[in-house]
Amino acid sequence: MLRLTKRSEYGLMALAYLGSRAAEFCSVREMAEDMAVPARLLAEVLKDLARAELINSQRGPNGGYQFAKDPTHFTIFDIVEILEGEVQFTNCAPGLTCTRESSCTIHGAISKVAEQVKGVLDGFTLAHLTPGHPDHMMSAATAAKSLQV
Amino acid sequence: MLRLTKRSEYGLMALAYLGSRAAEFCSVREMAEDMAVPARLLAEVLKDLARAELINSQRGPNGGYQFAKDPTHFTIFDIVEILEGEVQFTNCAPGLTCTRESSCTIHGAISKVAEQVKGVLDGFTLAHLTPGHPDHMMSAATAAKSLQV
DNA sequence: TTAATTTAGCACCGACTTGGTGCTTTTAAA
DNA sequence: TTTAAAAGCACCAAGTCGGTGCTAAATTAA
Ligand code: SF4
Ligand code: SF4
Repeated sequence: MLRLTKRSEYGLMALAYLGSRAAEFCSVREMAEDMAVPARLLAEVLKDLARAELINSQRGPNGGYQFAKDPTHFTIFDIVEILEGEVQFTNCAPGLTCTRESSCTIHGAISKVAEQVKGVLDGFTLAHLTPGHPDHMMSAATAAKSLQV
Repeated sequence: MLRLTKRSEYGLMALAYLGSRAAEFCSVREMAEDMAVPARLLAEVLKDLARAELINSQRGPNGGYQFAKDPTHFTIFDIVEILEGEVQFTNCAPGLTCTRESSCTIHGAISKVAEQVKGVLDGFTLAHLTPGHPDHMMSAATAAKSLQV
């Protein structure tokens, strides 16, 4: 539980993939094959990322997707929001769903938690995911870039 | 998305409630009424917390639930794990579901994120949620208007 | 022009999860 | 014995998630 969706996972993988390929246009078919993920679903995800203008799309033969100018400063938080909708740790945030916010004794702490979780997601950028980039984090043992919370 | 479930939310609220009531046994009906949450569901949650021995249960008239000795050092992470099952930020953790962990370029960063998110949840204890406790975190909105019992 | 390749849009489905309820049994106090 | 309460367990409706089908539009190559 408290799991990232496949959409986010595939999206992050795709962005890392495109980042390491720099300028070229890559088709969904090519990417899906290399990444070993379902092509149709990856396509949906890439459409969303293109709509959000993180990547450029090009139709027709030799078309595909390409990194936009420099999206490496986008954070994991941004990607998750684009692909899963607004990140709401509880139902109290926009005051809509919860009717007992005024008397809730845990609201204070909970919103602190939510804030920090968002902080974590915002502390990682695409640069951290992109192989070849100086900030890339390879498997388990990597210099800990601690967050500031 | 990336939302806490109601089970966790109700569980945390219930624990905060019990914490501020110290020694007494409180029945589900009483708690549900004061907290304005569905009684039957709250009951299910409390059962789980009792099974995990964070709270004591007592059947029969004047029975109910009560804080166990001193669970204030339990963290939000613990509660969420009890009520939602193991917290898995992605599917790679126990090596079961994911078949491409070896070639995954984002695995390093993603597991760092997961680790830090868990760290956040582990950084808050029941003490932070319990009104009256010196470590309690009040929200601006709730300052004076805590539920009276 | 025509055909092929590729993204865009959008609806849809099956499986699982979540929030919530019903009902019966057990425990314990009055 | 009656009554208040938790324990256990099954069940349901609605939503989410992973994934697919299908058609249309754009671009390139012949
Ligand atoms: S944490 Fe409190 S204020 Fe927020 S949704 Fe839950 S009950 Fe409402
Ligand atoms: S992050 Fe990589 S290793 Fe982990 S589940 Fe996703 S693809 Fe597998």
